[in-house]
Amino acid sequence: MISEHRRSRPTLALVAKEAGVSIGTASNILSGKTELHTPETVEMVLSVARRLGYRPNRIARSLVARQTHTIGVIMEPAHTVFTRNIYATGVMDGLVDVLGAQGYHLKIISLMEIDPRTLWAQIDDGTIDGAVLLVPLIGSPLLEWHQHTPLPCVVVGSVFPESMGFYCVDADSQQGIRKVVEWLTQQGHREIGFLRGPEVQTSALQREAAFRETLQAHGIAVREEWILGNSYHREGGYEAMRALLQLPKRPSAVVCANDLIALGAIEACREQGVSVPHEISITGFDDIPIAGLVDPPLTTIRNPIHEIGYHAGEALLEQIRTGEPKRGVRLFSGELIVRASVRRLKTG
Amino acid sequence: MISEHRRSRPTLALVAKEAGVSIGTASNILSGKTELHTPETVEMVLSVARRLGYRPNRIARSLVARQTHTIGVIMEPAHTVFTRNIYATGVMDGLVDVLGAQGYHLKIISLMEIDPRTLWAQIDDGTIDGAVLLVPLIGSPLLEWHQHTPLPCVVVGSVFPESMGFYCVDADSQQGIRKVVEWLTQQGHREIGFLRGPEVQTSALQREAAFRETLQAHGIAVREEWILGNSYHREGGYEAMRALLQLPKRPSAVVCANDLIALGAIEACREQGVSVPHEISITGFDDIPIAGLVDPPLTTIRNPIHEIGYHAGEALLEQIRTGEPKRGVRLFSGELIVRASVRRLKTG
DNA sequence: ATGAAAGCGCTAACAT
DNA sequence: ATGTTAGCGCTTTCAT
Repeated sequence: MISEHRRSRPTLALVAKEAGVSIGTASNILSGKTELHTPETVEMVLSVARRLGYRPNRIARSLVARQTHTIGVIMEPAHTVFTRNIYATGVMDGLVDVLGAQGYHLKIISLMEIDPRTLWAQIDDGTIDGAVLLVPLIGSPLLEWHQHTPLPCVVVGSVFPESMGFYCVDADSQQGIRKVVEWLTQQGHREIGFLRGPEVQTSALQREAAFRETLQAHGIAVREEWILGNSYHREGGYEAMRALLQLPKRPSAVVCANDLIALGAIEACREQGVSVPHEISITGFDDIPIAGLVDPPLTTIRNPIHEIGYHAGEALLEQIRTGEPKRGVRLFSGELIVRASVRRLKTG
Repeated sequence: MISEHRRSRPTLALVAKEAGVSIGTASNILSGKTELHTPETVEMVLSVARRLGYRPNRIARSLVARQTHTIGVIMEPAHTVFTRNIYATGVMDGLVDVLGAQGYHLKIISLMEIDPRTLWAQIDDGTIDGAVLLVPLIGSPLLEWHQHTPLPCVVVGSVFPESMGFYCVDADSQQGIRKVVEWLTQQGHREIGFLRGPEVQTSALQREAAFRETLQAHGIAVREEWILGNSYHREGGYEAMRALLQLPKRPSAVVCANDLIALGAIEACREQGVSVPHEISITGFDDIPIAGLVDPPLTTIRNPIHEIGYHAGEALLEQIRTGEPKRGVRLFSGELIVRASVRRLKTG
């Protein structure tokens, strides 16, 4: 016997030998090209493979095929935490749904530190066929993607100018904020403040811009001192609201760039003895699971996050299949969820 | 020129050629074994690699090294949904933290349908060095792991008898339930019901068993009609509580197998006009983010989920490194979080 | 219908 | 110190 049976998994060569056929024949049959061979050979090879518990080595297959059937999900250091990132988990769900159905797997590439020297070697190392950039931040080295790797990619949760060459999928911040603001005006509010998200997130910038535009479109003056905050977290909302409440003149309603901010804002109000929505109305954005359960339940925008992830996955697969890069923006509109955190003002 | 410059990524051979050294030399230098060569050669190779934008192909490397630096996270079909699975996301966070720091990546293997014929080929295909079985269910084909693959693995979120050969990491259900029940008895409760989780989850079984044991240990009779339910979801808790409230004689307190059940139970009470905790006390388990925000805030057990994931990752890496399979059980105890959903009964 | 052989990009053992 | 070579397990021509 020339090669000793090692304790390792059976290889194609072993199966071929045991079945008394060549490696090429075994390969064909085991990868489904059974029509090339006689039924007897097919049956023979298949049964030997079964008996030996043969499982094809995808690594070897990938080396020659130059594709891995794996998609990378790239997260910036700040986003690493799934637990606190409902957006990320929702998108992941959508991705798993499409990609899983198509035989693709997900690889989580969570950048611990973003060192431009090793970054691209980490990402484009031959182990993924494409990537989803999960909420890349403004100024991130990830945005130099196309200069460093030809790998197909899709941006989710951030929206960049088309000139950067990405295909971006996200919730429609502008439309969402417009819906919220218009609802407030319909409820008689004309003194409206805004609690911002972090300036490194495109969505935060877009939400603020949409807020300003909508006010102006309705002939309402934007009061700069009522626009504050710079975080998507609860603590940020809390701090911003505290600052707002110090002001000599308060708005009658406050639009928050997301639900967590709104939660923090409500907390600040409670602490200061300011009743929501009696003395001040508050709105959120995202409709996270808690939104309907807090006191008062939050009026907010519900975004189709799962659908966003699903569509991003489809778009990525399309690029991988066709080899054609795709660019542009695809926005998904959300739905206004009216709850009790906004009070109807008596007009006149 | 013999081989044409293809538009593909530079390979080691190209770098070697351009640098005027052999492929072996280039390999050594680019994988850090610089001490084997003269500083000039090293510098030469490194600079060529940089100029060409060379990135090593991990697939090729993995083929020869037989290791991929990737860990599979295996989820049963039912668990696929991250959004609804706070446990899973928490564990993932812990895993990402350890594994990322050690240069390992995570591959999500979300079993769409669990077909025993293709299952092992899907999992043990050479693309992962080990696996985390995320809350495998009782009766799952995954439990035949050791008969089908030699891959190191760790079970998280379920606890199986040691005879099955797994290393299991989870929250200590028994201790947690005991703490809750003892807290209730300290508050004067002696008529206590239990809302169960699904019977396919080991944790659900263990929580129920712990409930029964603790009651008995305190000389309290277990009333079977007060033990009902079979789901970890809110709807399950709602239904079970509705059924419980129909009973002619109600307990003064109800222990729920997790927080979602408790939330559903509170909802059912509210609907039936039964005040919590005034007429009936309710406890949860897990301390999910909403737990402290609902009305009334939930008395519950907070488990160190992140730590569980972290430890599971460490244990897996250890097995991969040493090659020694590990078995046994590692339980992490939770902390009783006292909030307002339990009322102190007047004794006597 | 089947077999032989080249090679995917890399590492490691062995020569020189 | 550097070069040469034999694989890793598979797919894919190209002969036969």
